Amino acid sequence: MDGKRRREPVSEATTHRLSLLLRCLRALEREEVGTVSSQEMARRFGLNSAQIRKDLAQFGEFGVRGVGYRVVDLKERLKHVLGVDRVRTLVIVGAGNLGQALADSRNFNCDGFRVAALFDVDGRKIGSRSRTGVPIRDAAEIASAVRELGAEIGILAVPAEGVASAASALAAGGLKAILNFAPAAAPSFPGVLVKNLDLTLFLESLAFQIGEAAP
Amino acid sequence: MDGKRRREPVSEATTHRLSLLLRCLRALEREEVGTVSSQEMARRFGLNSAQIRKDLAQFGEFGVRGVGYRVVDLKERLKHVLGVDRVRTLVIVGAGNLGQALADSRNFNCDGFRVAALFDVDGRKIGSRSRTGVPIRDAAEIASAVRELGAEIGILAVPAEGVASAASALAAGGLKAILNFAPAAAPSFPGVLVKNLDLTLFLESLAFQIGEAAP
DNA sequence: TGCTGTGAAACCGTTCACAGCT
DNA sequence: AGCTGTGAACGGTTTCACAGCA
Repeated sequence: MDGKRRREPVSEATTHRLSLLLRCLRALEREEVGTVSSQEMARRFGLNSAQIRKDLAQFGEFGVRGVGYRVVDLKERLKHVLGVDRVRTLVIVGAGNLGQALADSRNFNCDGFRVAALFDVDGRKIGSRSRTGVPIRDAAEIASAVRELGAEIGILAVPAEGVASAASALAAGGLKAILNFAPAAAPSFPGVLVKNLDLTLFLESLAFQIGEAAP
Repeated sequence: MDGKRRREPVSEATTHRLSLLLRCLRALEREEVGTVSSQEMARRFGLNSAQIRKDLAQFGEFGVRGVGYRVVDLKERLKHVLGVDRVRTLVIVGAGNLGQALADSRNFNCDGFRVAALFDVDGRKIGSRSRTGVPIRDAAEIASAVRELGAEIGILAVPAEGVASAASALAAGGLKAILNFAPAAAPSFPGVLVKNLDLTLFLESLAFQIGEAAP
C-alpha cells in the first residue's frame, strides 16, 4: 500500500478535473452507489474515460480491473491526494464587497477550508465583522496574524494598487499560496505559490468570442 | 488596410494575453510612450516576446520592422479585435453577496461593460437596488428583461441548484454568453457560449500544490 | 542595425487502442 | 467478458531562430 508516487509536476487541468471527480464521487456516495467505472463517471460530466484513468494513474492504482472503482474508497483517497482531508485556514485581504462576499461564501467555508480573518486599511471597517462573523482586522497586522492563525492561503480582493504590498505582507507571514482577484499580477516570493484570477480577463475573452464588434 | 483576418479559432490563452497586453498599452499611453517593442512589453509581464508577436499575427500586421509598435495605434486596434470598443450590457442572476459585489465592482462596470440588472427569487430583495443602484428584479422576468435590455452576457452567482433554470432563462432571452460562478457546470444551449469559473476548483488546486497532506 | 513576422522544432496535454488482470 | 492501466499517436500551443524589411 503506497498510494503516493507523486511529484512529477501535475497540471492545473488535472487538479481541476480531480476536484470535479471528487464532487461527483460525493454525489454517488449520497446515491449509495458502491462501485463505478471510469466510463460511467465520464458520462456524468463531459469527460473522456481514458482521461479519468490517466489523471488517477499519476497518484497510484485505485481501481480493480474488470470491476471499476469503489466509490467511498476512491473518494477518501482523492481527498487525501488533493489535500482536503484536513482543514486549511484562509485569510482575505480587502474587506470590500467582494472580499466580504467571499469570506461569507459557503464555497470558501466547507470541505477543507475556513476563513479566519479579513484585513482592510479602512479604519471604519477595522474591528467590525462580516455578516457571518469573520473579524475585520488592520492590514498592518497581516504578517503577524497570518503567523498566529497558521493561515496557509491568502485571498487578494483589493484594488490593483494594493496588490504588491498585500502580497508581500502575506509572504512575510509565511503563507503558502495566494489567490489573487485583483486586475494586476501579484509579485512572486520564494516558497509562495501565486494564482492570478483576473475576472475582467474572462469577461473580455467572452466579449471577443461573441464578436460583433463595431465596424 | 484590412486589420482582420479572423476566425481560425483563437485560444482562450491568447485572448487572455491580449487583454493583458491591452492593459499594458493603456499604462504605456499614460506614461506617454510613443513606440514600444515586443521585447519591452514581454519584460513588463513575464511573457515571451515571440508569443506576443504570434498572438498579434493572428489578426493582422500591427508593427513596423526595425521599430516596434505605435502604442496608441495598437491599443485602438486591440480594443477593436477584443470587441471592447463598444459597451456591452451585462445582467447578473443571484443577488446574494457575490452577485451584488460583482454588480457594484468597478471591474464589471468600465472598459466596455455595464451591469444593467440583478435578478433574484427572494421576494424581499426584488424591487430594491444594490449599493450603486443596480435594480434587483424578479428572476421570473429574466428572459423578457434580457431581450428588453439587449443584454449580451449573463453572470451566474446562484447556488448549484439554481444553475440549470437560470441558464435556460438567460438562453431563452437571446443572451450570447454566460459566465458561471456556481459550483456546478451550466448546461449548454445552441448559440450561447458558457464559461464555468468554479472558484472552489482553484482553491482545491492550491491546496493540492502546497501539499503537506495529513499522513 | 534592430525589430517584426513566421516556418520549424520542442513541448505538453489529450485521445486512442490494447495488453493484462479479475 | 469487462474494465483498468498505459504505451503510442495525435493535436495544439509555446519557443526557437532566422529571413526580410525599415
